[in-house]
Amino acid sequence: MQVSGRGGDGRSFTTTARRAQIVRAAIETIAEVGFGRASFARITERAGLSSTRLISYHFAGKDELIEEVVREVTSGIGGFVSERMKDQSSAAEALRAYILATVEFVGGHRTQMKALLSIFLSGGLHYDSSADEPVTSVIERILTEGQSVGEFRDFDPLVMAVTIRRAVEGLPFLLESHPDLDLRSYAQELVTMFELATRRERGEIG
Amino acid sequence: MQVSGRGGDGRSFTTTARRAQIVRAAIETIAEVGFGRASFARITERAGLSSTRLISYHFAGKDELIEEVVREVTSGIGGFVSERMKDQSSAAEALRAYILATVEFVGGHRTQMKALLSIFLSGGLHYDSSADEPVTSVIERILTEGQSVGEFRDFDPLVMAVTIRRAVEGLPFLLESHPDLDLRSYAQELVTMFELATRRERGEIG
Amino acid sequence: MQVSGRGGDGRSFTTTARRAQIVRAAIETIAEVGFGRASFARITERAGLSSTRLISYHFAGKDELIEEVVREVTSGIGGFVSERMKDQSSAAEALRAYILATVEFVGGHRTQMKALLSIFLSGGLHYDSSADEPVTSVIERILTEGQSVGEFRDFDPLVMAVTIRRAVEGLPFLLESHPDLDLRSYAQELVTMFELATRRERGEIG
Amino acid sequence: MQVSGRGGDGRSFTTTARRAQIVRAAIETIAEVGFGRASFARITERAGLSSTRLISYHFAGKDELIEEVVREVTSGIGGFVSERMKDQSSAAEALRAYILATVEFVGGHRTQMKALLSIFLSGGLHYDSSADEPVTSVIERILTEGQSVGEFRDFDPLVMAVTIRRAVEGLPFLLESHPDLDLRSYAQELVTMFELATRRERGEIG
DNA sequence: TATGAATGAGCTTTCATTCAT
DNA sequence: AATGAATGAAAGCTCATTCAT
Repeated sequence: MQVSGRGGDGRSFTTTARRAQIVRAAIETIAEVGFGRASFARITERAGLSSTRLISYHFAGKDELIEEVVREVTSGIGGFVSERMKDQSSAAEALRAYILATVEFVGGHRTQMKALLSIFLSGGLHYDSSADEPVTSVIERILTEGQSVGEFRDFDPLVMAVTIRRAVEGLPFLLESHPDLDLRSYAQELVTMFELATRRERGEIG
Repeated sequence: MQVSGRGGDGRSFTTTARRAQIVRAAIETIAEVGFGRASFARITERAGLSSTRLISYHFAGKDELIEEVVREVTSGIGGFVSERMKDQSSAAEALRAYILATVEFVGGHRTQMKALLSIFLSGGLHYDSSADEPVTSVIERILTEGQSVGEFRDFDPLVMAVTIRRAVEGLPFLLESHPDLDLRSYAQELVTMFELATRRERGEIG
Repeated sequence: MQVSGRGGDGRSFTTTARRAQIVRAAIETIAEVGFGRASFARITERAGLSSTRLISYHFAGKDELIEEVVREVTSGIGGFVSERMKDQSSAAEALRAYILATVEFVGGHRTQMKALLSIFLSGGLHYDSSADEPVTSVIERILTEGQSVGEFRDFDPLVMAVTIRRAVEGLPFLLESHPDLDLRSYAQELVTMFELATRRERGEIG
Repeated sequence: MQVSGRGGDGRSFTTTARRAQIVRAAIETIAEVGFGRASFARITERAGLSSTRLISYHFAGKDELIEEVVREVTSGIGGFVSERMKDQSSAAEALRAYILATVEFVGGHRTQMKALLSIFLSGGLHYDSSADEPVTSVIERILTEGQSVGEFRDFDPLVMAVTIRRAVEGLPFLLESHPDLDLRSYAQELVTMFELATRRERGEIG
């Protein structure tokens, strides 16, 4: 029997904590200086580690670290948003919940979101879309369903989904140039905007 | 007296051509491998130059080269779009013209747009917003004007402008995952979407 | 009193087995990737150990591990060959037995021999000749004796011994480029070759 | 027109000289500490360069440097030996010339030969045999020809060729343990040895 | 106008080893 | 007997830039 405890992934608590610490420092560093300048040295410095060697010890390579960063952030937002979307009684309400939840999360996790965007847009992850598509797909599914039950007008779900996603995820950059932006009203603006853009028009034949 | 001629900026034609060649190669390189991996070496290789020395010779540093890239792309799109927007008789038509023109330009200059986005979102340019804001401001001005003359409903012009801009400029990445996307219908989708999102609602008091 | 048993060297059976396992993995690794690339990490991987720490635990350092590898291989071949050489009634027969036995052993232990050669020729062992000379000396002694009793012609025993040894030990590399080589006929070729090269010539005065 | 002169390979004289200097230092370093420990740092130190960067500048990578080292040494010995072998009137004389010439060259270029052997036996070169085989082939061809004209007895040319080659090329290591070895007599021993081993036996039917 | 040559700083990764259970 | 965690040093390589024509 082992002295130190293990989690379900076979990692010791110490290792898990260390990895989390490094991932956290990596996220902050990437958000601050950009993916391209986020070296092991800078991450080490921010995390207060003894040497970059510690990162190499806990992660197979830079790729694994970055993947972990992406996983951390996406799972965070994914869990939060999907929790808010369940139990919605209509597509319109689901869409509204999606927008409100995402803006809330993004607003509360600006650093994480900046890091995520920096990684994707720097080509830091071998963009296989496998990590990107699922999110868009969720919105697409709502939109398609809303159309089939007559809630939404006839539009291209892909285009609408991508537009919504962009509006919501670009928030960290907007906050950069407008730090005083009121998140609540920002979210409400988006909700209204996309309700108008998606709803079946009056007089339209469902 | 110099043998070779000079342009208005005091540069010889040879120098101007060389700079243009390098800028072009830089754009292609950034679009392909991302800003973070677009080193002088890779740009040199693509441009077929003898050594990276030539870049250092013609540009004060990497910053100047990147600024030139940004200037090149933004002036291109700016000229094209503003040409299409003048002589529009209403804010709604101006917005429509903006969207159609931008999508058309972006669709025809995917490489340039990808490069531009990669630069901005990698923090490659010391984001002073000075190069970013103007574009958004143009849209904002149209939106504000549309509101003041009663064409548009009451929304936050900044939020709307940013959303429009994102929808339109993210196109190169969407094309990456959906190469068969029909640009014409994509533009039309956006036009409809934002017409619905901006127009004064029936029964609303102007 | 200890629960686990001890061998004559004061090591427990478990330790002995572990050391043997590590030595085996080291031999295979060296043979495959060459001495220069045979790191603790690679040996660990091949042995299926939990970490490189286990090697450090069982061996004082890399040097001790390599010495053990050399000892393992040389004692193996030494025992096999000397067993075959005893009870030979003449120097010529002893030489013949040496060649046949060595080729047989080398052919059956290609991995071990490749590892051994890689170590020696990479300067992996602080070449004090102490491990090298004995083998050559055995051959030299046979040759000298053969000369003194008139079986062999007059040649330099050192040169002949070195040549024989090289012919026989380079076999693993030859097998690499000629995997179909027939070992029996290879050995016979060498036997004939060195019989002709060593025997007293007809008409020569003994 | 260029100011600095060029050789036929398109390299400037300065570059050619630098590359040669680095190759020379690499050879010496490898011979002294072994391929596995011959780092850029050590080569730099021996060559008296300002930094390891200079090696990276002149060679695409370590592989290219090593290839150059191998090329340098093999072309040296190849040219010397083939010069000595031409105009030999019989296979026996050609073989004799080969042995004498090779021993002479090896004896006079011990450092180079040690380096070469260390590289090959460390697996430093992706052993495609393409650099190895040609040399052996030359000997094989002589042997085969000697057999076909009845000079040599019936043996396996491959086995004989490999044995000869090993005897001759292992010399640097023998010199290590026996620095006083007389090269002339060493060469003569080999010549005699392989004459006896190859010649058609008296009474044998040609 | 262009170039060859050189360079210091920084990068990620691998090395054998050690500390503390 | 074994292990988890950590580590300093060194590795090869790439970066933008500079010196000197």
